[in-house]
Formats: sequence, C-alpha cells, structure tokens
Amino acid sequence: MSRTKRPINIRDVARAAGVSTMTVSRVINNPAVVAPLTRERVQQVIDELKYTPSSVARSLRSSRTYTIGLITVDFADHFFANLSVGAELEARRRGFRVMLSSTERNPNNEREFVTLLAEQRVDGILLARDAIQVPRDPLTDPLPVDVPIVSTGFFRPELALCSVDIDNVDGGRLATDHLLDHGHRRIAILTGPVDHKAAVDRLEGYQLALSRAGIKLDPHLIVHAHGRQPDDGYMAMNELIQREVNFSAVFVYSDALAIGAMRSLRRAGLRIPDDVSIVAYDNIDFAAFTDPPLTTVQQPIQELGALATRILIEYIETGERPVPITILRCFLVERGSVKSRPPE
Amino acid sequence: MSRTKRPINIRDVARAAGVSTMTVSRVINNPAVVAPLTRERVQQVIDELKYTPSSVARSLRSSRTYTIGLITVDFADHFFANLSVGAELEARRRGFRVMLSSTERNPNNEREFVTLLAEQRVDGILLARDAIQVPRDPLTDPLPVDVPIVSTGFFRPELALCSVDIDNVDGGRLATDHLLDHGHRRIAILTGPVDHKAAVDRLEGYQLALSRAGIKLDPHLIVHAHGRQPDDGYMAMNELIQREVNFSAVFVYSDALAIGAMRSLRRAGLRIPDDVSIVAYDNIDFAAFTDPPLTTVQQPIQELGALATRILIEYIETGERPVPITILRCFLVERGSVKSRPPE
DNA sequence: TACTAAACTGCTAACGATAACATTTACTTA
DNA sequence: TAAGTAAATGTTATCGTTAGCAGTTTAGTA
Repeated sequence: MSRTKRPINIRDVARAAGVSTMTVSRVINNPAVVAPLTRERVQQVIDELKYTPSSVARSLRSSRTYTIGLITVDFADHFFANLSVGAELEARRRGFRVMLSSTERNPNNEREFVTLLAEQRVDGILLARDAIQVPRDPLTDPLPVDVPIVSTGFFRPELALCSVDIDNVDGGRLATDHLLDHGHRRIAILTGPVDHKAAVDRLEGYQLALSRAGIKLDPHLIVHAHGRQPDDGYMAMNELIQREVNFSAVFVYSDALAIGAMRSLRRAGLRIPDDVSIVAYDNIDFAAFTDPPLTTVQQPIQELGALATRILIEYIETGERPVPITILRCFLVERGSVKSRPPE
Repeated sequence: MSRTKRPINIRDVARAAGVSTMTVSRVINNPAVVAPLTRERVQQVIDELKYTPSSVARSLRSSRTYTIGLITVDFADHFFANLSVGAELEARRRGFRVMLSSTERNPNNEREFVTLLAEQRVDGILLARDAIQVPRDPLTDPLPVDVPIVSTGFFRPELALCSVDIDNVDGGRLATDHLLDHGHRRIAILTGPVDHKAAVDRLEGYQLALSRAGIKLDPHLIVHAHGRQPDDGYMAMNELIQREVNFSAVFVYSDALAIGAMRSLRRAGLRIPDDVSIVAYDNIDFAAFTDPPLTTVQQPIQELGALATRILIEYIETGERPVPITILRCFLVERGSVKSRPPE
C-alpha cells in the first residue's frame, strides 16, 4: 500500500544520477559550485523522482525549523482570526511556517503549549492573549523554555516578554473624545468583561478623555458586560438603563456588544443617534449594516499580527531581544450612530 | 547570548544521571522496564535540566511527525475559522499538531502548499476549499505528493480525493421547503458567487424543492451575488427588485448577504417578514440580532472540521483510504424573518 | 616536462533519538 | 555448585541531510 512507500531521499537521487549525496545537496543549496553538466543531470533526476528534501532532517542538522508557534485564545474570534491571518502572511513572506495552538480561553493551557512547541523546536513563539490572566505570577515563575517569545494583546511592559500591542487606552480616548467633540457631556461606557485587558484599557482611555475635558467621573455611567456576545451587550445596557441615570452618549466596548445594546435602547424607546449617540469598537463587517450604521474605532489587527511576526523573526535571526514595547494606534470610522448634541 | 544556548539533549541527561541514553529514552517512552531507583534518578535529572525530547529527531527516526497540514482559503472567514477550530481541537485530542497555510483565495497557491507541507513531512493534509477551482484538471493532473489528503468544502465524489462535506444541496432544500411549508409559492433565491461550490449546491437544493412541490422554475427569481459581503447582498437584491418580478419570499445564500439584502428590501419599502419572508444561511452571531432576527440554516462547521480531521487521522494510522464521501446535514434555526402567507 | 592552482566531487562525521541486538547482574534450580 | 533464566542496562547502527575537509581531475604556468 501507499503507506509503506518511503519518500524519495537524497541517496536515491544520488544513486540514480551517479553522483554522491553531497553533489545532490549542492545542486539544491548552492548550485553555482556544481559543474553545469552535472547540475543539469542531477536536477533532471530530482524532477523525475519528485524528490523533496526532508526538512525534518535539515532541521535536525541545522537546529533550525523555520517554524513559529502561534498560541491564541480562540482563533474563530474576529480579533484573533485576523491577527492569525496577518501573522501567517508575514511568516510565509519570510520563509517561515506557522504552527497553531488554541488555548480555548483556558490560560492554563498556555504553559502546556509553550512546552509542546518547545518540543517541536519551533524557532519562536507568538503569544496572543486577551485576558488579564495570571494563573501564576509570570515574573517569579517565567515560562518554561528559552525560545524567543513575542506577546500580543496583553501589553505589560514590566514583563520580560517583548510585547507588541494595540493602544487600547488611546482607542478609548479617541472614542470618548469623538463624543465630547460632538458636545456630549453625560457619556456612559459599556465596557467588556473585567478580566479583559482591552476592557480595562479602553475604560482607562475613557476616563482620561473625560478628566482632560474637566468632567467628573460618574461611576453610575460605567457598566461591564459579562461576555462578548450581543446578548451580553443587551443585558449590560438594560442594567445601565435601569439605573435611571441621565446620558446622551455611550462608548461601547465592541460592535458585537453594541448590536445588543442598540436593541436594548430601542426597546426602551430611545432612538439612535437622536436620543443616544454610540461609538463602538472593532469595525466588523456588519458594523456598516446596523441601523444606524455604527461609528466605530478600528484596530489595525492584521498589521498587528504581521508586525509581531516581523519582530519575532528578527528576534530569531539576530538573537537580540527587541524593544519590549511596540504600539499600534487605532483610528475612527465615522458612520451614523453619533449625533451632535445642541448646546443648551 | 541566549541564542547560542543549545537545548538540552538526551546525552546531557544521560551523562548527568550516569546512565546510557537508552535508559533515558526508556524512562520517557517505556518507564515500566526501568528499575524504579534508576527511573527516579533519571526523572529527577530530566526535571532539573528541563529536558524536552526533540520531536525533530524523533520524527527523523520514526518518519512520523504527528502533524497535519491545514490548507485553507482564508481563515478569517467565518466558515474556515470554525472549521479550523474544530480541526485543531480534534487533532490535539489525538496527539496531532496543525500546520497552517492560507491560500488567500488563490487556487494556484494550493499546489505550492501541498509541496511545502510534503517537505515538512506532515503525516496528512486537510484541504479546505470553497470554490469550484480547477486551475488544472485534478483528474489528469493529480496532486504532486503521496500523502493522505482529505478534502472539505468541495464535494466532488469523482475525484480521487476523499471528501468530507456539508450537504449544501440538502441545506438549500431545507430552506426552500421551510418557505414552501409557510405557503409561499413565488420564492426567489439570492445565491452566492457562481464559482462557489456551495452557491451552486444550494441553488440545486432550491430547484429540487421547487420541482418536488410541482412549481415551475422562474429564472427571473434567481440572482447571484458577486461577493460575500453585505454590500454584495444589497446590490444583488437591488437587481432582483429592479426586475419587477413578483415574490413573497427569498432564500439568501448567507447571513452576511441577507443583512445587505434586508437593507435593500427596506429601502424599497418592503417589510420583513410581512411583505417578504427570508431564510438565510450560516447562523452567524449576529443573525439573532438583525431586525427581524433571521431564520437561517445552520451548518455543523466545527463538527465538519473535527470529523474531517478524525477521518484523516484514521487514514494516516491505518493506511486505508476512507470512504470517499461523508456528508453532514444542516439544520434550521427558526427566528423571525419568515411569516406564513395566507392562502388566497 | 614538472609543478601548482583552480574547479569539481567525494568521504566522514554529526545533528538527537531509538530499535534491535548484546551484555551484565542477580537470582533460581537441579 | 554449575547452569540457566529473567531483569536491567548498554552498544551499535540508523533515520536524511550537510559542514568541513580530503581527494581527484583539469588547466595553466614556469
């Protein structure tokens, strides 16, 4: 059966071409030093036998795998899916392959994966997280291997890890400033789960913008969703409405939550953007198709994946630990969910 | 620097424990045959030195990599992202790793990737496509390597490839029957791009259901979207409306297209579901949050990924080519976009 | 003609792990 | 006590490739 068929190796080629394996190897890796006639003959045999050099053997010899491990929380998620696309593209462009691992949002898996990838002798690891997840203290209990690691989605400069990240504080500020610029003063925030780094950061940006504008923070205007689904946004907005505090605008953590939040507002008889303006976050495909279309903050996610990969590969190639912090800025996509509040 | 640090190998452990490499190997792979005292001592050294056996060396020795290659069209896409999640989970459960490659919807990349993965000596390949893409005739020009391959999203029993797929013909039938059951007779279809296998299949299911119900096909009721984005659905629906044919229901190829299509209908003054009922496809997160919430056909995508992977791994382990066709059924998720048409 | 440099090509060992076989040790049994 | 046996451990060779050096041929030079 086909399963007993052993792949063609360099010796088969050498034998068939009547040369040594070394010559075959040279034809592949350094053809210039081989006599043209020999080179041609060997190349022909290679083509005929469909010989592909084993990167397993090469890796063993060279202790380089040209593979990076990508550890991700859940790559069906919009953020991580796009991050992965950016990473894979950049890796491929630079001659690297990507090995996949999804922790399924269980931070304990992370450590196990790092070990697994180390076993695979990947040249480096890209760690993409979203949660403030410190199952153990990463400072006193460092990751178990000595492989170049670049981390993303978890901006913590105090960690030894090199981080590349999106500036969610600034994203939150951007969204809030946009609402302030439109005359809003009572601005609520519907942010993400408390254990999400990005949720905390965006909240911080919101607070920053308000304090810069000289507006006192009202804790009644802050609400956390318990999850990432539209339903969670729906419930969080219900809670905000029940508090019966006055607000003319909301900054919502994500488009997904915003979709639920809008439904809740509408159910409460509030019109968007006439009664309540909304700025959301992510600019998913459907943000342009809500009613009204969402004004939203867009993150350069693919670019983040590509940049992190580029930095990781440079780390691998040079051996020099890169600058620990690199930050990408978000930008605003204006659509129809924000309306100016007339000065009273 | 850390990059000069060579990973600990089995010989380091052997030396430190005062045994031969073989004993260390046995402690790892077959501890029962090692004397308890020796075993403990070796294990301790392993832990101390943080030794992880090199799977590169193991693979060379055993000619098994326990890695499968996943070739996907674009894994930020809802379908392929979920497929990948299912595949990765199942692979991991069975002790396999997944190597990623995205063709970026360029079918010519596929062949290149197969070669690349063969070079990596992956144990098998999972080929996930969506288009009717025959850059060359796959029958006369088979894939360049002799590795177990299972294909998905491209159900073509006549190919030598083993296919696992979702029954999109039945899905189309299911959607159409649902509308028929609600009394609709003039049912339009807004299907996907003509080069998408699934678009063709769902159209076929639509035709099947109508002909079974004894309804003559009206080509004016069939429209193809040019892409997969909501905008494409918007434009396709505009086209359908411009034709000024009478219809009381539409089966739309995907939720994404449906979102655009609904906007177009609304712009034309048509109410959903009062004037036009809609059945869509995919059940993406936001399908429950459109207005009205979409009745839609759901595909068991993760299950597909998992099943394809299971079949692939069994193929790898046993060497027996699996049955060429395995099919998964869709099911209907009823929400608010379908209304019964009163008998006239 | 003899000698040297240049151009090719080949040999050997090593990367890290382990299967197959070989050896050592401890203990049983006639 | 010698022979035999089972348990524990070691030795050797191998997977496919390539760096480093050695060897061979050819052409060029004195």
